Amino acid sequence: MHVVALFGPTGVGKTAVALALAGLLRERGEDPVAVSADALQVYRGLETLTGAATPEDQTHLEHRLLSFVDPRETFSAGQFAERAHAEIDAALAAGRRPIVVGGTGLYLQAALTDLELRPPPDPAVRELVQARLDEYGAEQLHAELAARAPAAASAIDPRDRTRVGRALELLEMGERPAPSGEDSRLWTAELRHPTLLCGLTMERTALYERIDARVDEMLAAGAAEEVRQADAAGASRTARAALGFAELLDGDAAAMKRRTRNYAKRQLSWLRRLPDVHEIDLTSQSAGDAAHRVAHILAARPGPVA
RNA sequence: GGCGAGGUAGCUCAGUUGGUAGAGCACACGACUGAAAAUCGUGGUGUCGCCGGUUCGAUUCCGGCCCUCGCCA
Repeated sequence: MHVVALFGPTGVGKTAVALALAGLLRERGEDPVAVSADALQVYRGLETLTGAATPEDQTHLEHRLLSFVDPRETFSAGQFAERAHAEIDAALAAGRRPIVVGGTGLYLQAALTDLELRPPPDPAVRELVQARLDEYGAEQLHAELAARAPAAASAIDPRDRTRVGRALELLEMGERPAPSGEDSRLWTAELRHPTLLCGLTMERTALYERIDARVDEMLAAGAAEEVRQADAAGASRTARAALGFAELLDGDAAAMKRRTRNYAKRQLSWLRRLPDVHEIDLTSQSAGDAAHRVAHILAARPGPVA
């Protein structure tokens, strides 16, 4: 049985398509289950801010990997990969159709492939490297990286704080930094299961309008209060990375909209590089139409039963 | 009506001792291996408000006009 993956930018209406698709699949006697591939919807208590499937949505389609992390905890792609693999494998083993729904490119990739990630960070080492980044800046540390691991350094921009820090952290842990440059063909690596990959898109102007409207809806639904509570409870660095977290603490909804639009654009970049993706444009097509389209493609290639 | 400040990129502004201009943001495109809603890269021709004068050359100096804001009438 194929895994179905629905990938698209925030605001395009992924959940609506997933729900409609689930209805169609049930008519064919299937038992679908959604597996979220989203880096922020994993947090409990930020459901409104992150636009997670609502309890009402979930009565129509079971969603896995939502709201299962305490917002005071940090979370990572590596942890996600394990959970996602377990969920997808369990669904297939039970004869259910997994619908991977997501917006986080790296998490989608982690869910569908074996990333062979480098070892997780040692908290003490990370703290040390972080302090040195603050003191000397990324470019200085990149120079050090270049001296110690030229190949890794050449694949990283000297101003890229996050990657310079991570590479140095791996060195300090006695590990080889990932030579990320030559591995960009990772998507050609085998998927863990036969997968129908659908990319949901929308004409840019329409998408941006939807995003602006959606942020207003989130505010009306209490997103600012959610953020205040998470802030007071001591949200982790990774939870605070949610779009709108800092902005809503500042009462700056316009900034949240702007950053969300920027993010949607990056997601579309990620979507375009996915191999063998079936693009479905939702600009002038309903979620129901799109779901029919997905179901149709799926029927054309039933694939081996898991 | 008088005085003052200002009119430069979609927005906020900088600048040009006269040689046709540049930042941030927006926007576009891209990268992405345990922080990824993160982090980062590349991309800037715009009647420099309008008309005229001086000049080899004016966005820059001079004059007039228009518009905006503030204060005073």
